[in-house]
Amino acid sequence: MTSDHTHLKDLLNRFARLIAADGWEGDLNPTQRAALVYLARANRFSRAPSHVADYLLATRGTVSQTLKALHRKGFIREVRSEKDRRSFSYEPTPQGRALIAAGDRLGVILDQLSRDDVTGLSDKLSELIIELLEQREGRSFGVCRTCRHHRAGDETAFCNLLQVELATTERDQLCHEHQKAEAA
Amino acid sequence: MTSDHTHLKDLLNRFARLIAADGWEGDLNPTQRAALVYLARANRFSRAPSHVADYLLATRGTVSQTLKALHRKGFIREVRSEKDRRSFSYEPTPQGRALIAAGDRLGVILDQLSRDDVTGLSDKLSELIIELLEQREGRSFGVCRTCRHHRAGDETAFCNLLQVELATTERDQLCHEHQKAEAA
DNA sequence: ACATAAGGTATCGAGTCGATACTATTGTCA
DNA sequence: TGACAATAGTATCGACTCGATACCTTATGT
Repeated sequence: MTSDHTHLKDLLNRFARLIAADGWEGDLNPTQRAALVYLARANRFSRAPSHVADYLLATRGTVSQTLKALHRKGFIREVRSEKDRRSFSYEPTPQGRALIAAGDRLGVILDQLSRDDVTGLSDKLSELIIELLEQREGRSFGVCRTCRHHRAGDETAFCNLLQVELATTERDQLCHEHQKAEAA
Repeated sequence: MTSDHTHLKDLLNRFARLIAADGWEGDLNPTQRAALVYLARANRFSRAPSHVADYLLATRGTVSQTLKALHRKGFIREVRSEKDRRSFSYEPTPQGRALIAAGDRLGVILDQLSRDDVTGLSDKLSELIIELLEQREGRSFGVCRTCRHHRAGDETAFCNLLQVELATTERDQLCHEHQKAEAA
């Protein structure tokens, strides 16, 4: 017996299918749901179609279609960018947020896990994701709190890269410029 | 701070996307790949279209199409059942097995994990999957080795449910009749 | 000022998805 | 045995994803 990778691989693949199957809840498909969930978690610098594409590891073309579908269904709304007139940004409508909150099977189950299980699982999953992303040169999309460009005070938060002040709630949103801070 | 579910949920969803994106390697799409991988892991009682459907949590209709595509591309071959003439079974061809072995990004990465990480991750993922499956009344599809119908000797293996002798290699294949054994 | 890069969209063909309606075989039970 | 339900699989539909390609528009760099 060399190692139990086979079993873990079985689990990993089945789990991915399970998540995908759950994505059909409501009036959405898994991709639309993933995009909507992402938009609800991303900060104001990271809600353009190309950012969604980077996050979902899909092409801009596909994402463009997906966002149009979500828009047509009334789950997101479009905000044109002032600075760059090629670009714009999407954000979930109240209906969109309600839809996410509704069919959250995963959240219910995660509640049953112990705190240690949650952190353990998070840490190992993190490693896996980082490795996988490196292979395809994908972006990490972490929260500001763990980013090397983040400068945090007691009441203030500042992004050194974009040179902007951040609201404290923004520290826990996903950013497309995220780069993991060096170990402290 | 109530709990870090948000972070774990972010990771879980991103991970699912990563796996899906990896599924486009070669001449396959993620569903075809998942079906092919399953067929390579399933025992001789579990390779019919309806079993694949149960495993992938898809309808028989969809799976029917998927298997036809795999067959057309030469990655699986069809074996009619003797007993039940409505039914038949698919198994990967050498080309099919080669394709699976080729683009195995996940396997490479899993090699870098420590033994403890592998077992820890497996255990927690197992729990999650079991919970998710219970919610939708899905089948567990484990290996005979961990099944309550399994009776193992030194050189022999026997399935109490199907009343058949099993080759020892079959003890580590996935079965659609799998039911987790009670804690020893 | 002009080339080139970058952000988005339109369209194509292959394929998935659930839903529905269908055929063929097998199982049940009166 | 014969009626009839249950089961295994297929065909087809419309909405959608997917990568690929071609395209338009707006920034950016020299």
